[in-house]
Amino acid sequence: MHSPELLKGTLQTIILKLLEDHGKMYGYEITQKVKELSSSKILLTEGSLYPMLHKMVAEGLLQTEDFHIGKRVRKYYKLTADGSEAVSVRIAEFTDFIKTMSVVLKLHKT
Amino acid sequence: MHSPELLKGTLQTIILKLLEDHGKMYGYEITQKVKELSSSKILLTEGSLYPMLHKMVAEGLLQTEDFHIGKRVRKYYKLTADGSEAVSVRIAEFTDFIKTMSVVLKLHKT
DNA sequence: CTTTAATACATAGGAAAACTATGTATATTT
DNA sequence: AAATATACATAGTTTTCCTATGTATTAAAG
Repeated sequence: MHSPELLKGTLQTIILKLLEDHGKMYGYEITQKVKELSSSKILLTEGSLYPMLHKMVAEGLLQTEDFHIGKRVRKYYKLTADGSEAVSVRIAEFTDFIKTMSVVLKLHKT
Repeated sequence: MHSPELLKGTLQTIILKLLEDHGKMYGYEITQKVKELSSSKILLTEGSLYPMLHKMVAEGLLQTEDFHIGKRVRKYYKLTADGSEAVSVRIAEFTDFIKTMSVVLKLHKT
């Protein structure tokens, strides 16, 4: 990962967006999808992801469903109604933040 | 401020860029400039800014110069050679991060 | 003229987010 | 059979930024 500090505050947004696009996903699947989409620039560690998923369940943004695959339990996460609402809000916040930073840092449009 | 978490990891970049553009600035001036440039969306508190400035001095990115304005000491900050080099690196990191996030969040270009 | 607001620096203490390290266990590939 | 990939989880730490507080000067408002 380039600079991990920048990821702060965006992990929830990433998770919400992925679940909106894919319906339901399990933890390991999320780490792989993020790695794939980011060309290995964002490498979510399990130590970051699982605590965040648990937190988002506690906050009512996500709900879980357990599937038994052979002897292993796979825990799928999907958006709640609150989670669905949160997606667009978080993305709007992020794009707004980028706009503000572009002005402050005087970035020319790519 | 919209969502303070997003600011994490960008404060150093903001400070470096402002000092590159303005030569030298003092703490209070930085808070006001950031407020102005961001249309009051980024409100740096002194509790965030001063510890970060001190840290950046300790890291060798900034150096200080004291000016006596009446009875008050005003502490100006400016870039060191290392600080000057860091500016473009940090900005490149940030734009790269935006690109990555745009793919992950499937943002269309504004 | 005096009180309030703005200017200006600083630190202590705490919360949040993400990391490293570790642990457990199953499934697949070599 | 061993090594790697899959899959979940938590404890402890670091970093970053915040709130709250403190001190003090200068300018504006009443």
